Amino acid sequence: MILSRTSQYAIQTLIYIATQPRGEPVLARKAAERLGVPPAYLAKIMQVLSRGGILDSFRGPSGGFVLKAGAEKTNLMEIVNLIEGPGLVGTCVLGLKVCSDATACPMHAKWQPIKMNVLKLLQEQTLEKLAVAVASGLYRIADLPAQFVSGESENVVNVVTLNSAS
Amino acid sequence: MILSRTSQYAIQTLIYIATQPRGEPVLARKAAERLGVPPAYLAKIMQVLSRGGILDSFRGPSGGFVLKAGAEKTNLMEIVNLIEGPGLVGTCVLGLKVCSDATACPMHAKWQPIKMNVLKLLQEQTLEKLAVAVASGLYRIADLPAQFVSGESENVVNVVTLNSAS
DNA sequence: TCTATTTAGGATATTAGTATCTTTAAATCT
DNA sequence: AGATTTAAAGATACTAATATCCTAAATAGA
Repeated sequence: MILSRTSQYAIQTLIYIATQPRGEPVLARKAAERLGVPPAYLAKIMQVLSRGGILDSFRGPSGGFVLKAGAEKTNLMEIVNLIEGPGLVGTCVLGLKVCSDATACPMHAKWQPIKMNVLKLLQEQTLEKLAVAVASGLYRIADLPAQFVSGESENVVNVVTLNSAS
Repeated sequence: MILSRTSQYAIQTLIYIATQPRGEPVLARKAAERLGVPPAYLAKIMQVLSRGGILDSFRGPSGGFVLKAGAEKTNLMEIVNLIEGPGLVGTCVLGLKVCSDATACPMHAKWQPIKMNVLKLLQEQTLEKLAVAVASGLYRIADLPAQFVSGESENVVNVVTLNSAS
């Protein structure tokens, strides 16, 4: 609920792509299958990520999506801003149109530090870091682990690529 | 965005009612006017708060809504749970259906403490505390301060009631 | 050049959240 | 009893988020 479903899909997908070998475009269809999210919807989201400069896309056979050069350094805040616009950190907890240090809602003072922590966390988590965590096998980005997604048994995560990227 | 608009309206309204003298029922219409929120919608929300045991309601002339006995101790988490159901603290940031210490998304470990802080804050903020803060004049629960809402000049906040409640 | 594959883009459908309206029931006052 | 005031309840409308579908454009390979 803090992140929209669309943001969640976007983040999951980008982490997934970041765990895949560079130079081998990822198909929207494959990503959707791996993550268990609606394929047509994910395709739309990936379009946005391309237009937003995080992904590169290629059409036709052997096409698909790859991380744009340098995009491993993208942090989660940037992704959320691209998908949802600002607002996560910009708006008042209680919904006031104006709520600043000068004139505030009664939650303002205590909410501020929490908001800052959220911001900091989202900013320090990059695709690179998260992809390494997932590739280690200790964490997952989908409810089903890779082995149980049909047709994924061959596709083993390329940890080498990840390590060389950090 | 962390709280739904409905939750925000509910909280604003409850704080407003908590700043009003006990025993003088607050009209849905008046609360909506004071807070600048849609009257018909707010009426529905107040119905939920009544059914949820936070407000008492009375029909007919001199009717309206009052805080149920003891409801000044209600905290924001209880209100949000009533309006939105759990989920705020119950769900994974990245949207995984299962994400626990045992099997987690890559954000889990770092998100956990922030979630706890949010939970703690919402739990320690009671209507009573927030009403006192608002009654002090240092904080507001609506974009327009009370003096500028038409027909509100007579209705002065009853700070005595608040103090005796704490 | 033809066909197959894949993303791009636009149109449409579905669902949940937000909001309004109308009717009914309860209470008060005359 | 009748009129007025207020919340309760149900129906309906609007909007944004989520999701699907279809056609077009690009690319690769035969």
